[in-house]
Amino acid sequence: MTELPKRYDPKSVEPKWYQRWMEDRDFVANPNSSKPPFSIVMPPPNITGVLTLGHVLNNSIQDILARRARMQGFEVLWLPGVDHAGIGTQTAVEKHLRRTENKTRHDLGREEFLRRVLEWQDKHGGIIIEQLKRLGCSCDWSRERYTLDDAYVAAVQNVFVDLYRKGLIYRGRRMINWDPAAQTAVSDEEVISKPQKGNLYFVRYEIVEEPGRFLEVATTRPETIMADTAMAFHPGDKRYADLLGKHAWRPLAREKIPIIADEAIDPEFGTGVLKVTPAHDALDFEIGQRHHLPIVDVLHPDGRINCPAVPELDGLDRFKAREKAAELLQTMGALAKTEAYENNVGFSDRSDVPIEPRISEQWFLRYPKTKDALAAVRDHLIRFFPPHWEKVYAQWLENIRDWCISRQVWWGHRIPAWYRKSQAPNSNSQNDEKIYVGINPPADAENWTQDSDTLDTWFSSWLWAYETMDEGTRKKFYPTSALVTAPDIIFFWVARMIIAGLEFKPGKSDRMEDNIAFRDVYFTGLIRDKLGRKMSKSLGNSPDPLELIDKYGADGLRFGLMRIAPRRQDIRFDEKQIEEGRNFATKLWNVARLRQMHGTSDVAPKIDNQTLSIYALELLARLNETIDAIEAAYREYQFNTVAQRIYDFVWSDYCDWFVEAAKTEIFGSDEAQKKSALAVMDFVLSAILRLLHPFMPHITEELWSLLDLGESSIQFALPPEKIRLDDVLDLTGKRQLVSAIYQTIQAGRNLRAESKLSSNRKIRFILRTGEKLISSQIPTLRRLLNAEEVELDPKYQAPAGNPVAVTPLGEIFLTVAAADRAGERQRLDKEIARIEVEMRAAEEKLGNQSFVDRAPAAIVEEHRQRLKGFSVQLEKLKHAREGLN
RNA sequence: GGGCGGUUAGCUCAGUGGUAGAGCAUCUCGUUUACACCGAGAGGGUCGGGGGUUCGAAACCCUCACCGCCCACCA
Repeated sequence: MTELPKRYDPKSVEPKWYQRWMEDRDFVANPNSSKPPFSIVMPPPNITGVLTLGHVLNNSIQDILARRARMQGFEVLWLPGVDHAGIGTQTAVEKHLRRTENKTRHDLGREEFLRRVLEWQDKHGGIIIEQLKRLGCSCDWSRERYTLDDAYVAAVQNVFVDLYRKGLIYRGRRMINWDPAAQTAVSDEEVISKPQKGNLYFVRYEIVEEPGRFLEVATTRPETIMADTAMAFHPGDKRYADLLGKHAWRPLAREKIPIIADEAIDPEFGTGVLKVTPAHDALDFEIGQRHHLPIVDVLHPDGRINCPAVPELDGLDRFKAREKAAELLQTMGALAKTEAYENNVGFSDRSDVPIEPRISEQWFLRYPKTKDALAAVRDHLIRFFPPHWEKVYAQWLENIRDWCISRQVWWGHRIPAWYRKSQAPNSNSQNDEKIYVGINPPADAENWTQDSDTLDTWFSSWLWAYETMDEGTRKKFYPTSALVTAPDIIFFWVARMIIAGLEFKPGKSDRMEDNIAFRDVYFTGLIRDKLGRKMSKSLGNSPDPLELIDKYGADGLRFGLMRIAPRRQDIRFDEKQIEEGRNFATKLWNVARLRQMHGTSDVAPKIDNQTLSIYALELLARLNETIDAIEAAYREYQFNTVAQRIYDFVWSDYCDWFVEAAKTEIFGSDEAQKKSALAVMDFVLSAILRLLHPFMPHITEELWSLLDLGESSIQFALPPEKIRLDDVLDLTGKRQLVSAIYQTIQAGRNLRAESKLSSNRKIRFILRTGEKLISSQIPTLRRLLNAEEVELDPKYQAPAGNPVAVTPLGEIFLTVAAADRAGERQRLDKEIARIEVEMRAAEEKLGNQSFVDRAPAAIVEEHRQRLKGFSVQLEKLKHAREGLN
């Protein structure tokens, strides 16, 4: 046995153990094991990302599940990996290029640019993996995967080709969300609507057939007027009925446009007239389709106006052009008025610029298996924690629309489609003979051009649950046991992964439960700062987890975070909570030191129920309760409850009460008693370490090893089981006695403090009680009260002014010359008043016949007992009070 | 517009029908042979408002207010 250093030093202990675990290959999963499987796939962080608190929360939870399962005897696979993050990584490299070389990716060309991305990836990639190791994550690193691994790329392409052949992937010219900053299409899920302050412009369009008469329209986007190809009102709108079939003069790029009627127009909004701009608005596009309107596109891909017919606007940025267009309209007298207006505008999740609805030829996916995906969750083949996310999931699936999967980005999975060279890649034609889709290039490759686009990153991530595994691994570990992720990617990833599992899992069976990607999904909360703001780089309010690990240790960080791990949406982060985690580690360390100072621990301490002290029985009973509570909390993924229960048990039940009480025996001269107390300390400490190991892997392993509590690593020690106490004679009575003793101690300490006696002053207490069993407990009472003496005197006649408190054992007196009779009088009056209030409440309750008749008997009886107790206490206190007069 | 969460001590949050809790913060005392990253004690709450159900509501129902999130083609 090595002696424990005075202070726990996570900086040396944590890396030491992590290295050992890696060397021993403790995290490596064996698909041929006979143990039952437990598996988790890690949500892959971006390859060039750095660790955030969100990752810490997520991965700590996964590690807890993995480590607990290992202890329970499961063969555990926790499969880690990283994501190539198409748009994100490309944007970062482009930014870097612009800053350092003032070049765009087009200046370099595709090949050279991709080389630069690889360079960037080599430099910044994999940092996050090292950071996860510092957190203590027990992933099988030998299986680390990347969404651009050769095999993974092939799998993505296979799926694309397969879906194309099934007719579920198609190419089409449709309205999509265009990100003018990243210059790519994005999916509906990547558009975030935000309220935006702007203006509502009321523009007058002159009627061609009735010069001098105007049609007024309210618009937020006057810069798109040149793309208007009709004016529209609701068919039932009498105000404009006579204009149907006539024409209006478009004020910018002057042209005649038809006036039409369409159900989609809201007569209540603005003037009830809509300017129809099919090229730049989704609703207008639909109206245009219904009325066969031409489509006029007046925007460049980067968001500048493309309209030589109006030179004042041509080439201007869309927001500049908006102001300029309003000016132009003003000058020509076409602007009736301008109102300040706030509306919702779609922003790109990636670039944070307003999305431009745009017609574009893209690849789309019609989702397969949506009904099955819905059923899998509804019927709880897949369970969500907390369950209210089921509804969010269902709503998305019920309203699902085709997924735009092509991105005008170079970094990613290139679309395995080729176009015959005579065929312009972006033409309208959908003649299949001119498109070739396949894993390999067409035989006469020189006559074909490959599609220049790549696939949405999520189109590769949605295969993550099984394409990261080879066949043998899949056989053992798929479906995965649990998925831990943040709710903001429930659509991006979770839902799509469920669909992918149902549709393509290799070796799919007829039973849906074999194909689902995972059985349980635990959604974590979002970590916010103290003020409730989202953590963000721009706000600079996101603490660096590595700094927190340096300051508090990985275990401290993990435990602190898990204690506040939410069951609802948000967590407010406060470094104080991490500090508490660190303090808890220190507390644990110190109680272990205390134990170690009294000799070697026993690997299998013998607990003899018949000779245990009453304090030990109480502790063991509470350990049993704690184990039950923890089991129940794990079943519901309530990590905060697990952490809190362990915390309370260790700090309060074990350290503050049991260990302090047991010191009587530990420091005593009775060897048998001493041995018994130490055995209980060992037994419970061993249980504590095992309960805590999933949360605090390093310190528990260190103590396990230093105290020689087990033969091998704590990682594979069985979780503690409840100890049988049913053969203990009158356990309930003994526990009641302990409770009475503890209450008496608290009353005595209170007496001391209220009497303004300093904590360290040795004083005498007198206990007036009829309780026979108490005499043997006097040394313990003395220790816990820090008393010179605790005297037992069943017939004690208290002198006037003697401070007294009523306890379940009787009364406890402080034998000090009553320096302050007035203060004592005041104290007693307060106490008497309090009890009188409670007594009246109890009396009232019992006087209520309905209560007595209808409440459960046990509760009524409890009230009776309380009332009885109060009257006894009151009598004694009043007696004491009289002595002070 | 629809949906989902939330509102409990100064702060962060537990608590789903039976005497309102924890940690932090505050105040008092303390170098009591594990721990000042500690120990002991104390103060502090008409559980967002209003109605209802019930013998009994922080909890269940209705309603209102405010905060947050998600979804939605009112230009």
